[in-house]
Amino acid sequence: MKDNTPINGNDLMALGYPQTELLGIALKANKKRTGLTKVEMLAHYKMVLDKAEDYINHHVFGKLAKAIVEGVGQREEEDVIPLREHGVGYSIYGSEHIEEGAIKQMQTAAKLPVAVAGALMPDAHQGYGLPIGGVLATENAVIPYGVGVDIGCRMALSIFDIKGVEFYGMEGLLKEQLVKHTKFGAGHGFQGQYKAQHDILDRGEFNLNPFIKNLQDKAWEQLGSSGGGNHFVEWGLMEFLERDEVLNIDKGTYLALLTHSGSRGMGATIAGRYTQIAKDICKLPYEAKNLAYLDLKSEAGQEYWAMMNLAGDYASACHEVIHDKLTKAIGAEVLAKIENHHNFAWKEMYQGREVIVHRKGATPASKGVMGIIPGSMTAPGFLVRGKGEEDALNSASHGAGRQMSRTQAIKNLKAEDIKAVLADCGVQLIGAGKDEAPMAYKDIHQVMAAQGELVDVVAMFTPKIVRMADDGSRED
DNA sequence: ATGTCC
Repeated sequence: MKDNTPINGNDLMALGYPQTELLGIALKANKKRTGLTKVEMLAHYKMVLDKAEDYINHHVFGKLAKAIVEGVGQREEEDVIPLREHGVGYSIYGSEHIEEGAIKQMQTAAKLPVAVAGALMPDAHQGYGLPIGGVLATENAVIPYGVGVDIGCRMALSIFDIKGVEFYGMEGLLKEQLVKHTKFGAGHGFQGQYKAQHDILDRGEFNLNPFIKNLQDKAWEQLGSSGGGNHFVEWGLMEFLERDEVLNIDKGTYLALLTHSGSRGMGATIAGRYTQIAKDICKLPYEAKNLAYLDLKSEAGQEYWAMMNLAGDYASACHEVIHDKLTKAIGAEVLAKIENHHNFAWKEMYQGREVIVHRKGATPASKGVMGIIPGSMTAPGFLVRGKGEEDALNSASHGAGRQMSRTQAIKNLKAEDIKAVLADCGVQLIGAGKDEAPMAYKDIHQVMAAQGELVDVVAMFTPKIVRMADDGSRED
């Protein structure tokens, strides 16, 4: 009988494997396991630890054995920057909605020697380094994975001078133009005459070094594209229950365009390079290694800061291109435009001193600052105004947050059930995988209720025509 | 999130 009983980190630690990167290498050996039971595997693991030399050429354990012989994961104590015994304080909003893994990651982040304060938003879930929905203020240090892989991932909303009732006569045009002017999928961009122009491509930061210079062409190609995963471009109806003086918009329902995407391949490449540089310089204990940080005064820190800002502005430019194309295509006037990053780091004041506030999947919500918190492809999104809650480091959630992991959703959800929900909500969907189904997300109303102290709702957005990247299995 | 491990 084939025994597929999984082996996890705890099993290996019980055998004496240290909680260092050696544990990760050891777990990889389990992926090559063929026809061996868990008991047999564990017996091998024990012997590899005791006599690694004998396993150097083994087809399953060779890599692990080599790592042990080379002393990987037995780093000299003095190389490692210790975490503080007691972390700085952090507030949690809607803890009943938050998975334990995210809270553990926040606890680790709070123990960083550079940590000043933190906060966890109600849509938080486990990420790489800092949890998604995590906010962390640090002193003179930037954590590339505290910003995230998709630097400058953001929302942009255009509200048009078109009344909601007119939407139903425009559906054909809206859908056609949405398909015509947007581009989705990993690696995808525009070619030839379809490439967009924007001042961002002339920015001096592209001349900082050869690394960033090499990303300029890709940035041009992908300018105005949306990428994959949970990114979208959608038409919907924006409902103001009362007149908003600041926006100068009367009570009523308006056609609106909402977009969610980031800095595409360019930002991901910057994030990857600078987190690696940070890890080489800033060696932290195993559980904190993805929180490696750069001193802002160091050369690498200044390079990252400049490139992060460039990637943020590039992400903004991508939204601008999409909104400009579609606004022109439908010949509408824009009454108001609102936008915000939700994966970024800012220099802000906290209790009288300057700190670096990392928001990784969190909406800036300083007093009076507007932001957009999307729901799902069928659930409403909200235009909000920050209340400036210092305990939340002036932040709010960046969405509903997942209720099902991507794999769970793909495995358990049925295409006809998703279709039924879309039909019920009157939403037309172009693209998207099952992992983006409405049921894969938490109830946005509960998430909003959990952050009533952080933001006021200004208006509500109801999605009507949604485009996302095609399902991975259907991708060309 | 990203052409999914340089």
